[in-house]
Amino acid sequence: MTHHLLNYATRLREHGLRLTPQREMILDAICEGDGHTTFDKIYARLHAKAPAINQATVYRALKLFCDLGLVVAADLGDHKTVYEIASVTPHHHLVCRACGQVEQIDHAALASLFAAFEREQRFTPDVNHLVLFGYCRRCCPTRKPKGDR
Amino acid sequence: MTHHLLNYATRLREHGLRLTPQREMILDAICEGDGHTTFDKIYARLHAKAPAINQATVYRALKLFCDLGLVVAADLGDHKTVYEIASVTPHHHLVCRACGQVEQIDHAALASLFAAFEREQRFTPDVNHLVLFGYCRRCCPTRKPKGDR
DNA sequence: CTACATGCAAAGAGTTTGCATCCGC
DNA sequence: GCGGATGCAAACTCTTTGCATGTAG
Repeated sequence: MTHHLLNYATRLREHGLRLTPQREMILDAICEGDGHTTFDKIYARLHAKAPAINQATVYRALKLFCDLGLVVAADLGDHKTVYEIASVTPHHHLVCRACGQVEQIDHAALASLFAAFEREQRFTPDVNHLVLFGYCRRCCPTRKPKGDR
Repeated sequence: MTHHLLNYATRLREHGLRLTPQREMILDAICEGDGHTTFDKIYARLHAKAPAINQATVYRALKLFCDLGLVVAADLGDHKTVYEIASVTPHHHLVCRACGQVEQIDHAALASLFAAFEREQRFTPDVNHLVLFGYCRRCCPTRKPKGDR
C-alpha cells in the first residue's frame, strides 16, 4: 500500500499540475495505518508534522487525486468518506454498523454476483469500491451462530 | 407502499410517543412518488400543504421513525439519504453513478451471496437496505453490449 | 517568470439543539 | 394537566470558495 512519488509526480505533470511537499505528505498520510483513511485522520497526521497545513489544501488535494484516479474515495455512509491509494487489486469493504470496523474483501468474492447483475439486471456494479453494511462476527445481533439459516 | 396510520399510532404510543398531524403528513410524504424519498422532497411536499412546518420537525421525525424501525434510511452517497416506509418485502438499491437513477432489486437476488458471506466472512450484511453503486443499462460506460437498446 | 498551489478567512450547505410555546392523550 | 412535540433561531459540522501570497518547474 505504498505510493511511488516519482509516478505521482509524473502523473500530475501530465496534467500541468505539480507535486508539492503538501501533496506528498497527503499521499503519505493516506498510506499510513490500514490503508483506508478518513479526512480527519489524514488531517491530524499532517497537522502533527506540519502545523501550518490547511484543511482547504487537504480537501483540494483529495479531490484532485480522486479526479486523476490516483486515490479512491468510498462513502461509508453517515458522512464518513474513506480514501485510499488506488490499487491494482480491486477490493470492497464490509462495514459493521455496530462497531464501525471495516473489513476488506477481495473482488473475487463478488465477481459471480456482479456477473449475475449484468446478466439479469443489466446493471454494472462498481468494481472499484463497493461498500456493504452489516454486522461483523463479533457484533452480529439478531442471528445466533448456531444452526441458523 | 401505503402506511397504516392506526398501526403507527400504536407503535408510537407503545414508546410513550404521539402521532401528531405533522408526523402523519411526514409519513404521507415519504409514501408519495416511487417510495424512496429524499429529505428535500419530503420537506417540499409538506411545505406545500402546511407552510408552517419546520425542517427541524422533519429531521426529528425522520430520526425518530428510523430509530423505531418504522422508516428505513439508506445513504446513497454524496449526502443523499433516501427514506422509505419499512416494508415487509426487503429489497435493495442499485444507484447509477452517471445518471443518478435508482433501481430496486428484490432481496432474493442477493440471498445466496449473503449466505456465502455469512459462511465465509462471518459477516452478516444488512438485509434491509443495501446500496450498490455502478452504472445502469443506459449509462454503462466501459462495456458495449452491442445489441443494447 | 508564470501559472499553479497554499493559507487564511469567510461563506455555504446540511443538520442539530436550546428554549418557549403548544397540544395529544 | 402533564410530558412530549413544534417552531424558531442560533449553533454546529463539514466542505467549498475568493483572494493575496508563495513556490514548483
